[in-house]
Amino acid sequence: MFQCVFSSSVLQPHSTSCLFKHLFYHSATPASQKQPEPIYSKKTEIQRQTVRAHSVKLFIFSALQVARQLLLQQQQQQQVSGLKSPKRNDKQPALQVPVSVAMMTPQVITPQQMQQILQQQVLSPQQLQVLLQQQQALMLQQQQLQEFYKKQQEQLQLQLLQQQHAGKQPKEQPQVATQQLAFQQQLLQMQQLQQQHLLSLQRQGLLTIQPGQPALPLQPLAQGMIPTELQQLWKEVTSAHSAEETTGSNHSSLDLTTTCVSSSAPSKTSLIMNPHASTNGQLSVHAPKRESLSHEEHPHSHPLYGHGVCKWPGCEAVCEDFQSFLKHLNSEHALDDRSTAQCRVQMQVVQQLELQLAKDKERLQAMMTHLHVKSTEPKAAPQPLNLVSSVTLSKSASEASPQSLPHTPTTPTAPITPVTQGPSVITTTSMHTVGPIRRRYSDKYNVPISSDIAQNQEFYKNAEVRPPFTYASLIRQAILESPEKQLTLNEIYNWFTRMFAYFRRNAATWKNAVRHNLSLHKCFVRVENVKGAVWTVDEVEFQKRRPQKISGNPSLIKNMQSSHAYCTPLNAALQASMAENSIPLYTTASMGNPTLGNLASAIREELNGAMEHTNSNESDSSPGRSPMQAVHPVHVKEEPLDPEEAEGPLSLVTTANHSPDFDHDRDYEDEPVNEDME
DNA sequence: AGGAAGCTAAACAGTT
DNA sequence: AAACTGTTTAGCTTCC
Repeated sequence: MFQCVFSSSVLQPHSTSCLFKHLFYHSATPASQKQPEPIYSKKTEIQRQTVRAHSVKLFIFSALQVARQLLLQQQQQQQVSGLKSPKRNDKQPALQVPVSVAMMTPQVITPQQMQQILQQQVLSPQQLQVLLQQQQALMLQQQQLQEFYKKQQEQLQLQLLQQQHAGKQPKEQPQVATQQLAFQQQLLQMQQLQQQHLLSLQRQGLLTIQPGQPALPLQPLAQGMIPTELQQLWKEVTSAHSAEETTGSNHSSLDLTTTCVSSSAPSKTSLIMNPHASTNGQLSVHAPKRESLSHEEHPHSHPLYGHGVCKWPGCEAVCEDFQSFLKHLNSEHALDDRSTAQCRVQMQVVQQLELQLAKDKERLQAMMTHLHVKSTEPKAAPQPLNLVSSVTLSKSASEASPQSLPHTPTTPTAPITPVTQGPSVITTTSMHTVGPIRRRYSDKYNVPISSDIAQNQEFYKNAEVRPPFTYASLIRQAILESPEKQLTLNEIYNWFTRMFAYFRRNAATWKNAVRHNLSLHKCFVRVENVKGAVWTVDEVEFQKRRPQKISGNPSLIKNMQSSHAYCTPLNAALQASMAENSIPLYTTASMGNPTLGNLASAIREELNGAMEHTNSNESDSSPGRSPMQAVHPVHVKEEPLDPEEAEGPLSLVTTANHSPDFDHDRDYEDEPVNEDME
């Protein structure tokens, strides 16, 4: 594809990257300058890029102008201060200049940056040559500037010394200092110019569509960018629109279809059409498909149209109705340079998110692999957390949890735990196993259900995650939370639906279960009232229920105790990781969805429970098992442990990576949420 | 292996 | 009559 046509070089690099390294070597070599002929050729249509290349040149040129001016000024200053012009040819000036200068090392385009440019930009050989030459000139001038600055500093130090020794020349120092300050500012200015120049180059790369070129090379550019930068790019692209619009809208080179197809993944093609990936920061893999389907089924719903506003990234044009939106879409977002560029940016946004996801997946996998070193479950391939979207909702999926993770008998099932198996596993192996979830937290163990619920309130409210507590425990909690410690059945219902998104579905099922539990358990006492009847809790009866013992091993217990120490850092690390990668989906602040906190809390309570039971039972066990086999501590409560609340079984199970789409085996009647909020 | 616990489903009756 | 409330039974799974 690419071929270096350097006279002294025979190279057929397999990639632009390879080519660039080769190229850069030549450009940095004086001998390369004697080669005015095209040094880079590509079998694509080049002329169409002329306009963009021209703007690149403009940027470089302006940078050059500034550099020349700076040099001129410095020379003038030099003459004033009676200094010689720096002519010394230092090979590594940066190493010898003062730190302050070294930190401002001029940002000559690095090979990596140039590589990006080459990947994004199809420059004509002449343009490329000019660019390289200009780049070299820039480097040279910056070198001279640095050296001059160094000289000035030396001069200053000399003068200072002279002053100290002789106390003379009291007026010269301020002058030199002022000059230095100005020079530093100039350096900074130049640096900014170069950054601008680089940004421009990047943007040019974004705006350039290269037909026939695989989309893969886009990744290196996107890799280093954070979503905010990509968002910024959106704005820039949008603002650059007016300038580019004059170039016309029928460029055959901008073949979006080709580009998308060349990305080789149909899903990607659909993904780039999903504006939400960038607008809300969520990576929703299924969304585009669904949206496109819904679009077909419901002609008035469009992924790019919502709330009367065009949701085309960076547009936000108000469209009163769907028809006007369609008009707007066809007129403003037709297949032209801008739209194509925006599509590409969107594609990069998605790619970036995917990259981040993959990155964190890998990290998580490594962590879990590390923590499950001794796991006996071979197929427990750790999967990333996807709590909101993949948490189980059906009993069948919930049932899959015990099979998916090797959990000890000491670990009651908790549906809210890291997913250890992908949906495919669930669908194939667990989908058809019907049965209820066993082993939930129960307040008979004094599990701090209240603290868990309180701590993860937002999570439970927003994520359709089944709370890891028994119905009895939840009912008791609901009643105890009430001011009068009594609730009507309907109020209990309301509490369930209010507190847990999970109970906003399948009302017939869980309401029946609630009634069943109220009637079945002696701990729930029905009290006749004037208006009807209310339910109260008989704590004595509640505590009577058979306690379940933990049969952990000493090492397990020991590790569990010590695990409190690493719960916090681990959780912090995870959160930091997610924040670092700017994945709002996982950050509490952005979503109000303390997913991690929830996870962590459940886990921590498992730890608490395990510790408590261990301390009281002195259970026997065999050594050699890490708590992490069953426990995934992520979070530690900030408040000190309450012995009464610290009791409780572990729940370490994972559950539930299950999407609602798998709920086809049951016909739930989804009742609307009873919004009888208090 | 058997019992306890828990969940779901369902039938049924009484009340609103 | 329908919906709601409350009780009871049955079947199932998991854990001890």
